[in-house]
Amino acid sequence: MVNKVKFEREKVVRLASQLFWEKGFNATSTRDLQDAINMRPGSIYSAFGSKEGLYIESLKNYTMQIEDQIKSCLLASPTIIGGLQTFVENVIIKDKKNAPSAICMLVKANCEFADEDSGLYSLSLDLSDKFEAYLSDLFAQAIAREELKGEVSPKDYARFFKVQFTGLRGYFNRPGVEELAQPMIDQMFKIMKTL
Amino acid sequence: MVNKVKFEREKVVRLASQLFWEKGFNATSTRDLQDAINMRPGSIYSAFGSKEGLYIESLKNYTMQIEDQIKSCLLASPTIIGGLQTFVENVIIKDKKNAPSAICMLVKANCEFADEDSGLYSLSLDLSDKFEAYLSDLFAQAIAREELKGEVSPKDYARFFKVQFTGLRGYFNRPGVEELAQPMIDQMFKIMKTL
DNA sequence: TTTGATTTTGAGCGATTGCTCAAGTTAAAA
DNA sequence: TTTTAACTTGAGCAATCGCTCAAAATCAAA
Repeated sequence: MVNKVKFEREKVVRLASQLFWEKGFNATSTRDLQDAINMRPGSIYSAFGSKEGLYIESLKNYTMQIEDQIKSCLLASPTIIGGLQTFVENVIIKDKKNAPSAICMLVKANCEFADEDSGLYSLSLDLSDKFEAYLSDLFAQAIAREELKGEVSPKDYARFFKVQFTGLRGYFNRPGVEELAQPMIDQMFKIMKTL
Repeated sequence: MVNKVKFEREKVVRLASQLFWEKGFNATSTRDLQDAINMRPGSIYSAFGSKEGLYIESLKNYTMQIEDQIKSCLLASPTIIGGLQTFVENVIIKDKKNAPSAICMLVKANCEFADEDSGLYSLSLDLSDKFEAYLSDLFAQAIAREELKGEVSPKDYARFFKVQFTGLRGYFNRPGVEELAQPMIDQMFKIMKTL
């Protein structure tokens, strides 16, 4: 090798991810991306192949970041369910002012790519499935630790969690309802424990 | 007046609404619209002013259609809550194969228009507020009829309904989980009655 | 230093975008 | 009829899109 790439791939992907998350795929132009990640077209296309290639890597990176965020909440909490509640509170309340959007980037992707034959649509389903499977594992552990009754399967808990979490994030994607977030999150977890 | 417009405005708006709902605002080109509504640019722009103008009318029309759909479910049901459940079942289960998207067009709009200064973003909030107010009225009636306990306010019920409904529609925007819809809707209404 | 494979740069291409407007068509009023 | 204001048409404009590629810059190895 006689020369190295100068940009830091991980950093660039995170910056692109922020922009794609905020504006969506279609509304983000390659010029917007050039400015955000400080790279010229030639470099972008040699590194990522296409705008779609960069988006794919951005969405995967986003999903990874979410799971990392959950993991760190779990480490800081004595219980699985407590860790998950902290995670939900962080996303919906604490991070709201800094995040590019209140709505999950995976949900935005699933909204935006209507064509079921589109690769980006399938990608959003794949990543969503993996996230659901990860949640299932967590709920299986929570049941094993007797934090939850075992009458409902881990998969059912995971589905319930996703529906609530997605619904809540959608609801709070607007100004002026901030004070409702905590009671509605409390309600969500209270209900979950009665399932 | 020496001549009349030849197209039927309501029919055209419904057709445009279908396309916008499916593909979103940005991914729908004016050429796509021309084909879908069978009008040429000059006519479209003289009738609606801009692509955005047609979208605004389409989104308002969509919201009106939803409320009409609820009203007809209420007429066919002896109870408010029963009518609402039929409505949810119709949207999530029965209409799914014909609808342009499983996800509410209002939610899609709220996802797509990230810029808080955008008129389309405000419009999606306004229409969403009006829908929530309409739901509040229905829940107030349901409480008055003693279908629900009055310990929770109509507004709280409306918020709960919106979060659940949005979350469920997002979850079922994918193939292969159809058989989960009915039990999850049953669960939603069962929980609502215990609030 | 020189070499030369690799990476970066940015002008600019062809395609598509939202939209305009002059010309053609229509039909109620005169 | 003829007139004429309203409506429809579609070629095509300016702007922007995703992307290419020849030239310049870079730096480890020789």
